[in-house]
Amino acid sequence: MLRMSTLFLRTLRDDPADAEVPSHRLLVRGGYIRRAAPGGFTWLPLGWLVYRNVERVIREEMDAAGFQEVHFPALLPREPYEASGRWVEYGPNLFRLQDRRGNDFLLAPTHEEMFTLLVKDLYSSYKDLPLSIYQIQTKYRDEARPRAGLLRGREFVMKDSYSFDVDDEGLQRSYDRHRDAYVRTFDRLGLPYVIVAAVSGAMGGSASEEFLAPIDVGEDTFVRCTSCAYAANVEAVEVPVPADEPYDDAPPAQVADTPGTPTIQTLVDFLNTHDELRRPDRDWTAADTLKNVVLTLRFPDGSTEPLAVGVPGDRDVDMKRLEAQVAPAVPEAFDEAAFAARPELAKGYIGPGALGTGSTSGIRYLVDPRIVAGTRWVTGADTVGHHVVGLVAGRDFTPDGTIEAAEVRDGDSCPACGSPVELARGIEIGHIFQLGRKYAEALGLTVLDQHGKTVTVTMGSYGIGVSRAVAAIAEASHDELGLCWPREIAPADVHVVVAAKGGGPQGPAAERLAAALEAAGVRVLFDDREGVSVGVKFKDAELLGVPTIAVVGRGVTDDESSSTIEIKDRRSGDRSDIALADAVEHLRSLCAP
RNA sequence: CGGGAUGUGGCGCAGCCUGGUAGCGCACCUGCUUUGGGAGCAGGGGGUCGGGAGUUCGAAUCUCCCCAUCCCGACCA
Repeated sequence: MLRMSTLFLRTLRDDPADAEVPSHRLLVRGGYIRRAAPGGFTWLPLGWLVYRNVERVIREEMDAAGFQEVHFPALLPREPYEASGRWVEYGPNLFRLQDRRGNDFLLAPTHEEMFTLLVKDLYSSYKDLPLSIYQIQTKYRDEARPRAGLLRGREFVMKDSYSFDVDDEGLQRSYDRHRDAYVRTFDRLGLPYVIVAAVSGAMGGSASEEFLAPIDVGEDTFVRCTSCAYAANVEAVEVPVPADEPYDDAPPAQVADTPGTPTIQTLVDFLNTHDELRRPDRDWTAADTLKNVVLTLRFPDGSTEPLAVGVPGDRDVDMKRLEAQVAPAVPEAFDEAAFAARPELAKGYIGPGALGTGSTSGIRYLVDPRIVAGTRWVTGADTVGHHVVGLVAGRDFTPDGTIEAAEVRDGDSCPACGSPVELARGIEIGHIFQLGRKYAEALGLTVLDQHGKTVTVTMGSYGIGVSRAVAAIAEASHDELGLCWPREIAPADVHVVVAAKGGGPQGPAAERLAAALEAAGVRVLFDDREGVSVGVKFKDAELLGVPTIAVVGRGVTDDESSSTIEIKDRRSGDRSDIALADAVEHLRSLCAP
């Protein structure tokens, strides 16, 4: 039994100044966590109870699916990550350190390499597969900007699983089993989620889906179709490619004097206010223009390469989408010095003429997939103050390829069915993907198949953010008064509050009730504090968020048989009085329906 | 990485502009009163003001550097 009189807990009346998002605010105010380091938190008794409940649910579901738990060190030597290429690829987000002899170590951000090597160490036959193993482990990432409390820390706990199969069909089966296990896990955790198509990011790999809790403070943007089941992280959205357009009758492109039009808006205004440039049928819009963005790609080894991206002028380049496309390289702005070094690029007037591997600049030029052959554009003429009108893709210029980097907007067409999509934000709580043979190849994980032939194992990788899930649940389950934990992960089932002055019958009655509940298997948080006003107790109960609150107060008299207590459902706020004599059975049934 | 804001007892803040040796609310301790919605009165303990250097007779306050936290941004051709 948790007694408030002795519990290591201090609730705060005021919000901590550095906490923005509700989960961070309420977890600190409620005495669940304390900040201990930038991006690192201490779990206090109540928080640790919640954390362990989340961990328990995850572990139970992993075990039920037949996956086996192992545990690696978090401190690892450089060599395996060197072999996989990630010592370099992971870049500055990797915590690196040295031992006293100067050997390089790292604090693991994920454990693909170690799992791969462990299986290589022990297994060598197809008969040993399939295999899925997992761990629940503290991970370290030197985030540039830790934020939002538990949602993005530099030290966090992740459950990561890996599957090992001889062939693609096996991998698909392992992937599906994990997907099912994740559905059950998040259902039990009481977390709302959307499963979206995703890109696999720095880990490499192919088929990939994310579990996103649809909450506005989340860092991921995803789209979902308003009529079909399509849902995808914006990074993974593929725009529907229109059919080529005929252009035999298209007039030749013409260079026009467009002084003072370095931006799309100034260009469109100029075109619509000069008679010789006006369209006969309608006004020009930003969508008629082709915007060319030049940037620098910085590769993990430090080398750089310029890249030009062409998008319809009414859309911005979405850096998140671009980053996902060019990973592990990182896009950077093309700064003044870079422009100065390339006089062939007229800032504000860059057109396809100066771009492409075959052009004077030699800069690789990738365009939005909507820019198909036959589409006509107004775009830069590569001279300050000049644009080209009627430039036809496929006739006047041919890009080096396409890239998914244009922003996605509410109302864009669904790639699956064509209906409008809507944008929403979410917290990534799980990510499953088919790694394939990247790590097995790099680290030499092979087995002999039934013909005695050596085959490279194919892998899947599956993660759940355990500490983040605690915050995500807090985000999904709170109100203006405080937290409202789902019962499965709450620190207790019933919060018994004594609401009476000392010396009355309420104290002893509450003591007996709490003990009886405990004996019946109900987890009790007992507010037995004396000298604390009921107002404080009620506020604390609401802040702490135990699902059921039992108030032992004025309904209790010296005649226990006619005494009543008040039961309040934290989430709905519904209250009801029940006979004290029936309380244990009533509350027990609430907890184990 | 860039920009902005902030950094003063456990928490939230004032003081800084106009230098003179630190204050308020909450929390904490003692006593009395109070007890169905963050109680009242009285008395108390706790900080040298993120760190360093400098200016000055004197620095929380002015100057410089560093660190940290939070927010915003990272390209618009």
